[in-house]
Amino acid sequence: MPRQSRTPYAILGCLTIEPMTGYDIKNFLSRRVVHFWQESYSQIYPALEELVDGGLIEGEEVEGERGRPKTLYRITQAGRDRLKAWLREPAAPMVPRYEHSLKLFFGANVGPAVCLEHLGRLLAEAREALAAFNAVEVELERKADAQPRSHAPYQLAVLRGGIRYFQMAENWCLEAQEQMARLPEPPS
Amino acid sequence: MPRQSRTPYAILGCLTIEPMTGYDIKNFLSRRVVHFWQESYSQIYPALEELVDGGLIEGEEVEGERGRPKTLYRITQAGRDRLKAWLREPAAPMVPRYEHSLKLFFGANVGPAVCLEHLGRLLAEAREALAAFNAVEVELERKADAQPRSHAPYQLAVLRGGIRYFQMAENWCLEAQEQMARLPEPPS
DNA sequence: ATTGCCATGTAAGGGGTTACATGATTAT
DNA sequence: ATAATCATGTAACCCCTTACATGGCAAT
Repeated sequence: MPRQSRTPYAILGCLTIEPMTGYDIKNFLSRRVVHFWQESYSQIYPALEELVDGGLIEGEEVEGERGRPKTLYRITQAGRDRLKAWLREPAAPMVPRYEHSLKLFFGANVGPAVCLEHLGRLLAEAREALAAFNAVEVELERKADAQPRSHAPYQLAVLRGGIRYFQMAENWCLEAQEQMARLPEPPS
Repeated sequence: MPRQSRTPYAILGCLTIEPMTGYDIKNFLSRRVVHFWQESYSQIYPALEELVDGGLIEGEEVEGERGRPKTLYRITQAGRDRLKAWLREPAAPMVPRYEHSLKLFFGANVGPAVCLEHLGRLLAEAREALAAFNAVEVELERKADAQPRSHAPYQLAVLRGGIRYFQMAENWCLEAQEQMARLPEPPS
């Protein structure tokens, strides 16, 4: 039996924040949660249907801002209970698949110049992520102080993990670049 | 078209270090590379067959230490060329799926006590990993200094990334635990 | 005009996980 | 005896990604 999909739980979680459309859910994950979780429409929409069938969420047809109808989903009590049960379980260990690391690990085959390029790309990504996160942090800190029972302090903790992660990545990239720069090119 | 499997490249990479059996490859990945790459036997053995068919590796029947025969695979020139081409390509961005983070992010639904448990498990994992990595680092540093053209300096760079990662994780866990400890329990 | 955002999906198909299977040897 | 290591696989099946499809509205 393959591992259970966690898409439904990600959706249930989002809907404890506020009612959302499928589009909203994707957007929320992409904007706030990108660095640790992603879903695509082709997972979200079928999952929404199944959650409705299971009575864990309910869909309501509403008018969008531009007259077009859309389906707003909200979580039911049964959905909350199911989510809570899952949240209490230990997280499944994640199977790591860092392609960057794999390529660097075998970098002796292609030499330091290629590795420096990889590190340059990683560095740029880390800095980009940091710029985005730092803006959100201030906002979440305010909310977390004002409403300690809200989602804010939990979101803040995770966001800080992301910030730490990319700070670490930035430092490591710089250090690894220095180290690589001192290595000899292999004979072509 | 789904993403191409990277299992064959992971295997090719291993075989640039030395000839290995399928079992050796799994072992090498589990011992040295666990923190950033994993493969299972059900991926390795079929992939080995395909790589042989493609002329990228060659299998040789040899006597194991205990008389039982085993197949030792070695990479061919064509295999090296293919690997190098892949190593030069930019790494595919990885789709993050940190279940731990997802559970903490929605932690408001279950309260700080549950989150503290999650963080405790994460912390223990990080410390365990660090203990294992620190032992390897010293050994790799020696090798990297002695043989700058070997795999050692590249492996060391990646290993240090792993060490940094788990140090960061350790610090973040402690910080997050402090923060969580100050939060009110939700009404049950 | 054209780009971008809102909004919701379906189809195809490989990738990867879990479970199952086997069996000899060595160490405790 | 029993557990651990060596050694090699197969079967089933879900998960997830990629590609495709549609169309209105707003802004430049």
